[in-house]
Amino acid sequence: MATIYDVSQQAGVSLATVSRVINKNSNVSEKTRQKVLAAMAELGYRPNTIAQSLASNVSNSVGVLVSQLDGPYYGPMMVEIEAALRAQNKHVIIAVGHSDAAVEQDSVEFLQSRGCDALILDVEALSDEYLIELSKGPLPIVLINRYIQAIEPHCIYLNNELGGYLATRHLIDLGHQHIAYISGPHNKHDAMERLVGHRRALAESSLHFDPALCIEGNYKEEGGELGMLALLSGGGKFSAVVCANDQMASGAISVCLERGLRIPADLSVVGYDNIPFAKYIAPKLTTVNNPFHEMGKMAAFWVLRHVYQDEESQVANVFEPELVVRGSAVRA
Amino acid sequence: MATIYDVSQQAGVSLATVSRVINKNSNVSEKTRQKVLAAMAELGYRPNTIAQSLASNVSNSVGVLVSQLDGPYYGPMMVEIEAALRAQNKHVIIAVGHSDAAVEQDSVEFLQSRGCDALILDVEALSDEYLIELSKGPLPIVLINRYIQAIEPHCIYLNNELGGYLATRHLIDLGHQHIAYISGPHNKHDAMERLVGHRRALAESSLHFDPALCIEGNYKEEGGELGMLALLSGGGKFSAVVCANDQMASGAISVCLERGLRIPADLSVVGYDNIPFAKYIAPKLTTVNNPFHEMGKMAAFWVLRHVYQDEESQVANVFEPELVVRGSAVRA
DNA sequence: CTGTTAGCGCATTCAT
DNA sequence: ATGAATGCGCTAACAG
Repeated sequence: MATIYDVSQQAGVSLATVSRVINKNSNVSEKTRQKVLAAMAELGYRPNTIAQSLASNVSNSVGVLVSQLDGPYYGPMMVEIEAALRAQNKHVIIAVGHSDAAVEQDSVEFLQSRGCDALILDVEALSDEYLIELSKGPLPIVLINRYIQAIEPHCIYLNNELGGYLATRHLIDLGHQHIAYISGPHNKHDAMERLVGHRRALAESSLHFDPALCIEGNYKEEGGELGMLALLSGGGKFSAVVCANDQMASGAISVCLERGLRIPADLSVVGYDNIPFAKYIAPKLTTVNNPFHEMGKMAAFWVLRHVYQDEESQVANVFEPELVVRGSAVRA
Repeated sequence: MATIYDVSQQAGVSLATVSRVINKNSNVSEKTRQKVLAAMAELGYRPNTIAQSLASNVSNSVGVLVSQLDGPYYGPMMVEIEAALRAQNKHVIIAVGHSDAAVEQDSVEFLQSRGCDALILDVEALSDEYLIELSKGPLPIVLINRYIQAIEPHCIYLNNELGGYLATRHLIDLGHQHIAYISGPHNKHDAMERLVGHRRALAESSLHFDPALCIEGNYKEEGGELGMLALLSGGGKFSAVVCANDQMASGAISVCLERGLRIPADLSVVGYDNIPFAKYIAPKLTTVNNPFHEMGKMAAFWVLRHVYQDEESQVANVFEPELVVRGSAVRA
């Protein structure tokens, strides 16, 4: 591979001049610029980005740490992140945290050691304190899907509480009085926020919150199955259930169907997230839209703006969920 | 960030010695090794991988180019790739090709310029010739989900033909005589291979292949919907349909349900891929298992073995699909 | 506008 | 077993 030195020899100029034409910025006479360009073309020169990084202390790569890569959420998010960053010639280095504090922290350090210029984090296990501390360090970070008041400008998040409210509110508007709830894991922030919204909707209509009708799930299909099973065998009376995400809703619906319960005739179901598959579940799922791709794009924009000084990139921090009415919930 | 120099000062040894303990190989007395280790811990030292790369001419990063990041396939694949590589301290740089030849080629060069030690490619639009040529270059590549005879050892792929055969064969075994087929895009290799398998099963049982019952889809839900609509309005008679992937099967089922067709009572459906959601579709989908995660892991192993000389990593190139019988196909 | 020089943090000879 | 010296390819002052 030809180096900058080879090019300088070929063009009969100095090392620095070649570097200048590579990095556009500085002033080089058009004539020597052409000489250098010609030499580069002739030698098939390609800058060694590793060397560039070491010398300039800018790696042009941003680390993205997500809790998982499979599942319906992170794909769309990553697509937007990759596209936005790639458009500005930035590399995306990924790491998976598996919602485990130790792994998440190791991932942060792993990414750090790679000399990332910034970190986009979608982490669940890392504590607020750790993240606040990290944000004070030299490496810029932006959090997706998490709200920490102390570092609010670094957060790109969804108003989960409102989403939870909207889901339950929709059911109440349809005349349901006894509404069950299958929540996400209690140790996940978004899960708790959604639940708070559910309770607010209930309270607002003077409906009693019955702990027996609130089951903790795991955000996966199995969690929805188990939750529905528990609800069904619990003996509590309910005409509708809101699931804290669509995957659990799908699991819940599948056990209902197996047991001969008709959806929505016998039981109304509302999901959360509006994953692509939601409209291919039978019945099509009424749910709350979660704009993950938008949030991914915003995280990338945040980095572009704050780290790479791209003034073009406008950043929005909070996203509002919206109800998506389809066929899984009907009038009581 | 502490450097190797800081550590050497702290430990009272030389730069070179610290480098030696980092790279395990060389002989260092256990005593000084401990001193160095202690100093590293105390300073929270992390090697600067950029500098390591420049000095050693090994970037410890692997480029992964996939056609898409959303959808049900690439997530599980990436998870395995990331896990296997990460376990050996290799970084994963991702790029998305969007099944577009120009984008795919640009991505390859993008990854190349970042100094990746190897490339894992899941590409559909790039020509065989280009890939064969690329494989002759200095940068090792491994292909996932594609078979090119000339560079077979570089390919990690599924026996798609067999999968197509198994799906149709299952239906034939159930007594179906008129079997429709919704294929993937004709320009995708795996789509055509699956179709070949379908026709082989038909031929083997002396069943006629009716072009009117074979619709080209796009591998997405909409493709399944459109395909089924075409089939239904085509007037052709069929008691079963195999869809070239589960997403299309889900779309196809959804239009059937809307039109009052019962699955599987009125129509048997078989999918392909066994995506996680397949068992939450109602009825649970009978399908052909596609071990994407295994293939991802193998691609990573290939790189570990051939690029990083990790003899531990055993590589398998071909994977065999298996029929997964659930509830969407029954006796004719 | 262009050339000289000194590192960036580390691996790797070559000595000792 | 350990240290000193050199260079990976490039950027970034600093001169001129």
